[in-house]
Amino acid sequence: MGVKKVILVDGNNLMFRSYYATAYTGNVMKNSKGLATNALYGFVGMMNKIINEEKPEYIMVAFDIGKNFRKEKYDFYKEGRQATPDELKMQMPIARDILDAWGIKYFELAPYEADDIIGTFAKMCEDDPEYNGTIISSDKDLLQLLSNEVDIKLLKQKNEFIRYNPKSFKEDWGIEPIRVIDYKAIAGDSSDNIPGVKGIGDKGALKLLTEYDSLEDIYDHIDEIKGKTKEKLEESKEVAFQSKEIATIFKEVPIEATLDDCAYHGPDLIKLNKIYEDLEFYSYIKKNVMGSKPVDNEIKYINVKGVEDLEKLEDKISLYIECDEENYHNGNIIGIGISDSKNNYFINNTLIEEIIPILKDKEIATFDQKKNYCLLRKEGLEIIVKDDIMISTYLLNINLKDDIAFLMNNNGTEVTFYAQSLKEGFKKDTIVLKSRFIYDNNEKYIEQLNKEEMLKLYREVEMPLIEVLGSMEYTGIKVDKNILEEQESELEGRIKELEQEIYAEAGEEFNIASPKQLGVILFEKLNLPFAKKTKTGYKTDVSVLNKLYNYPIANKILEYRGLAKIKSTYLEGLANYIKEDGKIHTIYKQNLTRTGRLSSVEPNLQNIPTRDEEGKKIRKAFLPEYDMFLSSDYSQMELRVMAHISGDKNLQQAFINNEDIHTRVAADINGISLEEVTPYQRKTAKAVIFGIIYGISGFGLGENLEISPKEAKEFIDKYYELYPGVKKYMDDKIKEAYEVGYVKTMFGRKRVIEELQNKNFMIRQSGERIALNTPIQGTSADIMKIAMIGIFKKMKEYNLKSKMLLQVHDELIFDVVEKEKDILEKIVKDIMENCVTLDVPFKVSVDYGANWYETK
DNA sequence: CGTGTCACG
DNA sequence: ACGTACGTGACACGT
Repeated sequence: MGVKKVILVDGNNLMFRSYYATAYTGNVMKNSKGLATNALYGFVGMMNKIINEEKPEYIMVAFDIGKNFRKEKYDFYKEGRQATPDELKMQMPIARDILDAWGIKYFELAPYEADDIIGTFAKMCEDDPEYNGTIISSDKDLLQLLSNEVDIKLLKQKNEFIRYNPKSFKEDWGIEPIRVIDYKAIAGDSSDNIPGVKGIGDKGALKLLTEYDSLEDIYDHIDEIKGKTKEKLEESKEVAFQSKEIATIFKEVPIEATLDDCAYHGPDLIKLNKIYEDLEFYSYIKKNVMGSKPVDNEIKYINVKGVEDLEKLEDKISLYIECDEENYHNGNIIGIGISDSKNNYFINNTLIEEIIPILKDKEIATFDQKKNYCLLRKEGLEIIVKDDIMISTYLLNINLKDDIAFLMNNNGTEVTFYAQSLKEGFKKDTIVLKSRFIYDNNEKYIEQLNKEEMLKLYREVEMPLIEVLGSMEYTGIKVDKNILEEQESELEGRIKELEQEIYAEAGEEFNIASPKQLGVILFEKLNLPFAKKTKTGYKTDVSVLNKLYNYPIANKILEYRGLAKIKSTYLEGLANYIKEDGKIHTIYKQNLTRTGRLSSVEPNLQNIPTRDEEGKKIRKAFLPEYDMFLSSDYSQMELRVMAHISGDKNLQQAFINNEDIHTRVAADINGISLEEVTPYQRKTAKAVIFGIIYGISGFGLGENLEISPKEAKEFIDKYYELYPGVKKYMDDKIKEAYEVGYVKTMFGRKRVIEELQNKNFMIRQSGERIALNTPIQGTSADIMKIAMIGIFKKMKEYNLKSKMLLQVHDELIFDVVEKEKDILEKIVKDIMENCVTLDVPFKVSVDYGANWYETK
């Protein structure tokens, strides 16, 4: 045959799609000149994909432009649709430039839409036996163009798509492709404001079209149709035919081009990369120029051979240490970049011992001092730094990464990303460039902190915390591999047993860990009730399985899941992180969360099981190096913080009276005495309280408590009535957040909430919850950090050998030397309870154990 | 590499 | 009609 394939791309559709795919979050990607680039980024990605997957010899792209003949004729068409945002409009001409550089033909012609241009080319394919076409779009309207010569790749969410030809379309939809027009005429289309027949939707339209041929056919046989459907059809007859006219793609656009003109010969790479550079699409540049990578800016530096080369080094310097592993606990120093106002220096790892001591009295700015601390301590060295721009930029809401390359590239200094250096080798230039950047920008960040009133938080909390966390990480926690293995072999028997029992119930073997396979077994093969769909299949999570408690298979799956989780994530997972010293060294990310909490990775030691007995046993493998563990935790920390911040006197009084807060609230809500509160009432009250902290809705609480949303709402209202200060706080906080665009913690930590500016109601609502929760969660995090710094300092003063090991948000774990037990407990409890004074007291409970399981 | 699930505060 | 509580990280699956 030798048929030539033409790719017909709906350019408008791709641009809109990429724009809205990210714009709804309110955080549109921009280059350093402030130009929005998100639509283009997605568009280029998609075009790359098309070129790679379809390997087209012929390709064209269609756009909308100027007046629109449908709109001219029918006012209602696309009425009420939001005007194209300027941010998107500005990207449109650049898409054309990119296609030019790519050597891809594009077409646009008023008053036609991209659909009509595609339709015209599709018709050319039908008329010319030499060509076949493939349409690429997510617009279902285009399905009407399917023919023996033209198929379509209908884009779905993310990277998914469905390829339809007339046959597969008919199998799926039950109608001929051309009937998409009649379908639209009846069902309408809310996004284009095509009215259709009022009262008949998707399902109804398809049903009618399986019985009748077309819209015309339906009205010809209108007397055969019964009841409401007939009435609705009769009422909307005129609109239905207008809708049909609008939905029909026009295939005779007077385009003066042939299919042959769409031949694709590949891009002008120099031109294309120039555009990508302007847009700062570095990842695409790499993909297009074979074998080359972003060139780091040229930089001059002195390659230090000995101390004498550093004679002229000024007192104020910046310093960057490069490590040869992503996880610095496993890595070693490659080299150090140092800059002062005039010069840059590179110091090889062989010279570190000689050079580090002479930096003692320098005023140093760096990036990721915690990493430096750990890397240097391994060599028996240390540096004292004044500033860490990883931390300052975190507080300023401009950086959540621990690779400085993100910050640099976002600020117009092109530099290789760490992950890439890891693959391709580290270059001295790159390392020095980083120290240069730190020197050149540190002061600016400090000024900004000052302006935003976060300098105190930075100087007195975040900076001092670095050493505390570094020390905790470096010390590590001992974990007994044998205990983990023993527990694993105990579990294995039961897991195998459950596996077999589940297979027996299911009547076949399948992968229980695959939600997809499991969903099919439960809801198709066994036909169990309560099936709920996700995007890709059935939901099979706890809440669904719990509803199926009458079916043994569901209970077995629940047990299996629990055990499998313990085995893979914890027993096996943790064992992989035990180093030669018999310890696990986690990394606390200090610049990740938007609330000010820490996060723990590789491994995460902040989510070791504790709620279920079976999982909690894992904690038996965590052992002290000295004599015992001490755990100390704040009781109801966030709630106390809320009581303080909101100023609600009733809530505060309950804490001042040292009452069990959940029981108190349960008693008040139900109008009974403390003694009369049942466990269930207390549990409900607890859920309501948590819900309030999170900014809950009646629906959410209802789901959580498995009661009706209405009942849940009554609980919430009752709570607000009892604690009017809380209600007022929430209303005021939301109002304020809308006004200024951010919220702050008691200690000045600021979180900008872009969500509040979003046009999407759901996202704005989420922004409101963030505004309520962040000051509470964040203030608690601040207080914990302050306590940790205080305790660490006191322990140093007292020269204690005992060590602070872990932080789990409101809890600290210490490795305790027997004879230091009393003094340490006193220090810990005192500082945690008193480092910050609020209108309510803090209560800290402490406990001891020979392993982590035994504490608490 | 995204999705679903589940571990923690 | 929609979708539904804040903040995290890791694992297995499947494309």
